[in-house]
Amino acid sequence: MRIGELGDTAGVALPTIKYYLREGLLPPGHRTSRNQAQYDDDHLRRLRLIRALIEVGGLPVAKVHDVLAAIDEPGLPVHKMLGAVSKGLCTPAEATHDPARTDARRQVEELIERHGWQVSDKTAEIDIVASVITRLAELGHPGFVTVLDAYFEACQRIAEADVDYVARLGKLEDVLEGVVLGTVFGEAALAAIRRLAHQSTSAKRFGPA
Amino acid sequence: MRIGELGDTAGVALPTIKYYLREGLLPPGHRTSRNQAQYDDDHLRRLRLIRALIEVGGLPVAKVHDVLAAIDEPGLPVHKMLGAVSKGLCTPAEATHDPARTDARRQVEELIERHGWQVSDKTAEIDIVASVITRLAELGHPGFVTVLDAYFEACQRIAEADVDYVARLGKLEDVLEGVVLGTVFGEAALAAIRRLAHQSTSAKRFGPA
DNA sequence: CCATGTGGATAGTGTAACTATCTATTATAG
DNA sequence: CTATAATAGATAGTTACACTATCCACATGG
Repeated sequence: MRIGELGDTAGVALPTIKYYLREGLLPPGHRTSRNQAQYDDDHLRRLRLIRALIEVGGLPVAKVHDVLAAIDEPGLPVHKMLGAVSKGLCTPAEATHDPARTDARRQVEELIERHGWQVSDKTAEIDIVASVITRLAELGHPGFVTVLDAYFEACQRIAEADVDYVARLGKLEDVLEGVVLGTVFGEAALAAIRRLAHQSTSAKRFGPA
Repeated sequence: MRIGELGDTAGVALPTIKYYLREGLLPPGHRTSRNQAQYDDDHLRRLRLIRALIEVGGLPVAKVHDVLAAIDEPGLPVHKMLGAVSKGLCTPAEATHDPARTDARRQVEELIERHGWQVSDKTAEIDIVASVITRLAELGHPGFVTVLDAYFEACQRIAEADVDYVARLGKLEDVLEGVVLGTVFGEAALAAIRRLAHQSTSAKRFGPA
């Protein structure tokens, strides 16, 4: 198909597609002449993925680029790819050396150990959780850490379901895409479901007034 | 304290504070003369809250405004406030009437019912989950819904821990702030912990190579 | 008293994500 | 075979957002 049809099918404005091509999010079409190119179903699929990451996942274009690059890296083992995707999705917590943060980091590491998780100790996510703890302490909520135990427990189940799902996909390239989609869409879904659970739990606890 | 000290203490540039005052995120100080005002610990606390919502929660200023307005609403019962905060935090899914979406909505409602949750059926979060399902189906992942069961299960525990935490705070205004912080910071922490769990689970499952 | 700090108004900056326009082609419907 | 529409690529413009800077008249405090 030609670029116009691609845009119509995916519901994306033509100049936007050109923009994605310029930014390298979308691979160029197969040229048939100086000003003509053909786009196939892979382009359509990729374009839908891009839009989904931006609209549902709220990712900036630059991060979409990183994530797609990780998917496209040939011969990357799945767990490396997972790391690359995570890194692409992560907004690293601001680096700081204040003692409160160091302490918070240790608390997170202890939670990881207590749950028997195998996690590289230079994972950026540890710092994210640590910065959440620190910020909450600054705001007068030092007790929030106790809640995190439940989060770890819950995430254990969630991660197993997630990994089960992508493992079942079988074909490597589907698995790679599955990891990205599972990470990003799963996060969006999880946040929404958690809020539904809040609504329900507080409704039940504080009476049907 | 004066505005300069407020900025220094909170680590926020003075023009930024003026900007937040203009936008109504921060209430004005207590005027002592035409061009002087005093700021107290409440202002400092509020300013830290604003920065936290923006930096950790990634909220746009406009949403911070909505959320703060919900906190400040006097005499609002907690569950109403929770709804207002959720609405403030929510990026509503694009409205659409395609049949796939209607079907996805029904799937979500079935999940809600199966878990016995009490949720208003016009909650925006239902549409968010539905749009995630639809998007994933479009991208060739119609099976992802099966994973959501685990998400619901997990969120049940999480929400109980969350509600326990804020209920323990006791004082109303602390509870209100706790709801905001728990929602926003909890979401950030949860996403990070989930990714840690992914790392661990896939490391264990796919061998210590 | 006078350098420094302030409130309020207005204007400017930088980035991100498009969106529009232009030119030289090429495809294609009539 | 021609007139219309579509296309690739380059460049420039737009919009929204979150600050950031400058100005002024006035106030504070060493």
